[in-house]
Amino acid sequence: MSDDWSNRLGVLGATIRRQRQLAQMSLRQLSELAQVSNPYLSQIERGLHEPSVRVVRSIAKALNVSAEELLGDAGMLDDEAEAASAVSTTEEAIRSDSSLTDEQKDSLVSVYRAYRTANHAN
Amino acid sequence: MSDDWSNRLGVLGATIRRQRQLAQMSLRQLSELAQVSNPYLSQIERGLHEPSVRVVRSIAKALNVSAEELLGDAGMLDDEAEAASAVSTTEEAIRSDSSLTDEQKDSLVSVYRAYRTANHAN
DNA sequence: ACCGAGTGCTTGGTATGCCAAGCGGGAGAA
DNA sequence: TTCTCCCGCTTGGCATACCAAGCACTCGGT
Repeated sequence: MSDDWSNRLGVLGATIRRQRQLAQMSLRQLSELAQVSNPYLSQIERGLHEPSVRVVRSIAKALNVSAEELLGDAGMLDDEAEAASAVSTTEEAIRSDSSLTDEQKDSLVSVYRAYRTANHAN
Repeated sequence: MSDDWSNRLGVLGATIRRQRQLAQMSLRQLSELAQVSNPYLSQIERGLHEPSVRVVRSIAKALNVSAEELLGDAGMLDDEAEAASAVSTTEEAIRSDSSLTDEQKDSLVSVYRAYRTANHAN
């Protein structure tokens, strides 16, 4: 059985190919737009290579979707169950808050996590 | 100015290192937990290599954060200068976080506001 | 018929991700 | 002091990401 990761690679590739066809683009057109060689794009779409984040990002941009969507669809960002969505949501809000310094962010997040684990423990 | 991408690599590495130290882990401990060799983790933290998404994911898991957060922090997911507005987004996130008690929410928000006014007064 | 232009895929090479082994230094114990 | 253990970092090599060039096919046009 194909290991879990190959599956996700396949899904990622299929997603990209679907999006490309949805945008009525040829493989070569997209490859040029995304500044990726067409052979490599072909291999990515067939799931036989794992593209780097930079490449995924570039492809996503060319397809007018977010890299987060591509990777998320393929289940490459969130992990199984665990790690409730609430965690990243509020932590991310803190981290992307431009009105705080890095140290303050650390502090807030640290306290936040302490609360959570304390709650989870009782 | 150094290539835009190297910057993000640096941020990613710094973020990982910060999170690791926040979790009071040595580089070797994290490397074993994340199933990544310690030399490579070292290089990643110093921003001189771009890790694959599989590795980022693995590290994220070991740090109890989402891969989305790590990549997002480094600006590797979103493209346009999202700016995020963030103004009261953080408070909203805290208040709607089901994993916190009301008292904890009050406490966090209170600290958060203190930080903001302190910064604004500089 | 032959063509030219488009499609996706294969092939070889170079660059980079990633690891096992080893290095030098700092801190505590005998 | 030396011994031992842990720290982070460097090195050399194998595995994989990525590209330039070329292959095989289809479809309209002449």
